[in-house]
Amino acid sequence: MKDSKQILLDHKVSITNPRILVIEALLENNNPLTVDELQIKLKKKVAKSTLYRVLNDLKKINILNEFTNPENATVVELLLEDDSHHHHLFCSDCGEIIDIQMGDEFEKTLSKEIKRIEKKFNFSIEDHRLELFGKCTDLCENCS
Amino acid sequence: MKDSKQILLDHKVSITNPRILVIEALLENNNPLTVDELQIKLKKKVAKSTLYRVLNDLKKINILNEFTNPENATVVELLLEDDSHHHHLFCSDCGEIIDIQMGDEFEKTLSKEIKRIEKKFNFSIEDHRLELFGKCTDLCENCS
DNA sequence: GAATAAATGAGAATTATTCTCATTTTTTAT
DNA sequence: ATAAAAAATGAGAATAATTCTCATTTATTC
Repeated sequence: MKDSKQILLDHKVSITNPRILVIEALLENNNPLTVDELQIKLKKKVAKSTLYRVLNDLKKINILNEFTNPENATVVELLLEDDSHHHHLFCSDCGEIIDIQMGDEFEKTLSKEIKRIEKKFNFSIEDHRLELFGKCTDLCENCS
Repeated sequence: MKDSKQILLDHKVSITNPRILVIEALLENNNPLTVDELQIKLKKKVAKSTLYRVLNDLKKINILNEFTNPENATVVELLLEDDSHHHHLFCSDCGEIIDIQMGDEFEKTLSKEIKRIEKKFNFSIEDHRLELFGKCTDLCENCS
């Protein structure tokens, strides 16, 4: 597992316990977590105000991705240099969020379309996000 | 322009002034609006609590699409039967949100990928959303 | 048109997030 | 390693977005 202290060092921000704990909680999970879930994992170890502050700190150094799940709850995940471009799959039964990679063909076709959209709307497009919604049919912990 | 009363009738819900006003405000715009923008358009005509209630009513009859902009503010748009499948383009300068249609080739390639993802994760995928982020280079009202 | 059912408005309650400020921890410079 | 300076933390207050409550108004049914 990546070293949380090193991550902070690399980004030239001070190394504090709450930051280490938040990063470790995020590293432990392969997939994104809602702020609530993160709060529960850190129960009693990091104050709520500190958690939000640390998340904002991580955003500022560009290692945190923040988005919302279909219920509009805030979801976060660490974005480390070696993470490659990925998208998200949401289960409406258990709420699980899974990182997915789309194949090259998809990303290539998307790039072409993006160029078309840029011309059509006179936009400069810098980023994109694809979200897939469905139900996991596995017997996961949360799904009955 | 579509008739707001007819829309309510078609969905068998009672026809009230606040509902008509909200639907008309949404119909007037071609593009999605944040709840704030909607609130301003309806200033003094619909109570805040009613606005939220009406939005929930419209969601219940499946004619409202709700999502968030990159600042995590809630955005809504009417989804009428004849609206075809579309995606969204966000300007980080002026906050404008534009409905976009992707070409057939894109949607076809995406379908193939979705089938692969379904197998890989044992998911049944019901819907998807693509969001493009950038800057409009037009001299729009909001962009200097 | 009267009786019933449903929706509204105003503001209170709730929830998520940010802010404040006294204290603690970390960093810097010696 | 230590003292001084700078930065971060915790606890709870403040703010903002959304939902809830309930007395009144509006819509629907018969």
